[in-house]
Amino acid sequence: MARRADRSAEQPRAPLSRDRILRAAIDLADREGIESLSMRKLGQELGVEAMSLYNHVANKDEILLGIADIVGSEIYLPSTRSGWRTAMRRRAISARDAFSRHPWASGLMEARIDPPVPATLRQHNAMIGSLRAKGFSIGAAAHAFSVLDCYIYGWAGQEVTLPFDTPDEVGGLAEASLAQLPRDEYPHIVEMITEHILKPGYFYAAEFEFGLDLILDALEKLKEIPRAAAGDGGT
Amino acid sequence: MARRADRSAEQPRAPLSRDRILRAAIDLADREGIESLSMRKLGQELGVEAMSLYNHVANKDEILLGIADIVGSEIYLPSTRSGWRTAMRRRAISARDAFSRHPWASGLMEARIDPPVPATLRQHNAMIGSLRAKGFSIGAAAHAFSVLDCYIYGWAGQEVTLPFDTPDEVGGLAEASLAQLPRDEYPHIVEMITEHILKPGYFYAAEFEFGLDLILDALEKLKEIPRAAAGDGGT
DNA sequence: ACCTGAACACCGTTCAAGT
DNA sequence: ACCTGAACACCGTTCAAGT
Repeated sequence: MARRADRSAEQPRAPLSRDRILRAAIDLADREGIESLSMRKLGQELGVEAMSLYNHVANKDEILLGIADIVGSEIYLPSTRSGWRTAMRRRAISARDAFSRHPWASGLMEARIDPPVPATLRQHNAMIGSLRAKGFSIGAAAHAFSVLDCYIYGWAGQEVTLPFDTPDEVGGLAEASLAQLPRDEYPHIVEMITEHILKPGYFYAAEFEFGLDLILDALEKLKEIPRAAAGDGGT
Repeated sequence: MARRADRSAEQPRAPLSRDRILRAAIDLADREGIESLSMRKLGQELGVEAMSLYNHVANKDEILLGIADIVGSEIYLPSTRSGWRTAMRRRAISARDAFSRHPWASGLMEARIDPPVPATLRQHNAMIGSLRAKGFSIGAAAHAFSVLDCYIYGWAGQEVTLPFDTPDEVGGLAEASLAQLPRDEYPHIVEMITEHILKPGYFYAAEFEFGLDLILDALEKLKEIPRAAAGDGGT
């Protein structure tokens, strides 16, 4: 049906489908932010009235859950074939990357539990599986799981507010906020920006892996601690 | 003016003010969630039309910034009079408590930078000040700051989704999600719930302090590392 | 089977009008 | 100086009507 050259973006040929709706929703959220993702705008994006969407999707919530699941599925799933440390490290960096491509996704994934996001369940299951297979007690695995996910989601939350990709942009934002800051009220923030963040050797992106390795080092020791001492609930 | 006994909740006597509006907004957000905080409902809460609010506040954004700042001011401000570790620990636990009283606040505080929340600036300034005063290099202070805040905000983000106060409620939620879970698809999650979370000795609340102490232990060593090795940017 | 127009109950915000 | 009604441009969602 009409695979002509003059087909413009406003005239979608493919029939509407759940899948096309979710892809368009991700595009829209990436481009204009999650708060701009409305049923009406999404319909417009697909060359259709908002009400047509309800033929393929129960409601907006199903769309949010769907796009959270798609992004969640982009994250590396920890495997028992590698050591726990490399598995945890790869997953953490993969998650950081996914949330950096889709800054709205971390909020959606962590907030949603009533129907939980399937990708999140797979992630959690694989994490615990990897840790258990490599000798972590059940309590130590719970600790490791909790610390790592708080760190990863916490980072993703901060990064939403820092929308830059290159070191240059970090410097630009730092200079801008420095200019607005009441300098005598926050002397230590001023020092941090001028004496550290604006220095040539600083890379914001490296901060994530530094903290990650710091936590992984600490978990290394946790693994060797016997059940009770790791706070398993055995008194 | 009419300080009578029959004064009902629907008839506020005190004149409208920025302060009264912010207090009412916090109450409403605590009671019904931040997504229910609308200008119209807030006006209703104060016995006034929504449009009256604009006489005391520029727009809804100023309200969000205002209530984020009030909650942020409830958090213990790190002092240089105690050691860095106790200062960081007290602040972290105080922040956890504040975000647990006001689950909507962490999202507001971490998301807002265009006008930054003053309380957040004070917190960051005091954190860096405490670390610097106790011998952390500027780079080590940046690392410590980043890891701690990611962990704290990450925890707060997870806790939004887990609205319970007592160990009993944790168990209840765990049982409920276990019942809904496709058990053979997520065997390790099932094990975690049945063999750990539902066991008598488990306390969810203790998990936060465990991860916090694990990070603080790691930071202890970071302090002793010389400039370059701590990733300060000096090659 | 899929799409749509009109409608409903909500939003934030502006502005002229009231006191 | 403060409050309000009406209005505007938006939301998500339902439902009867169209093809």
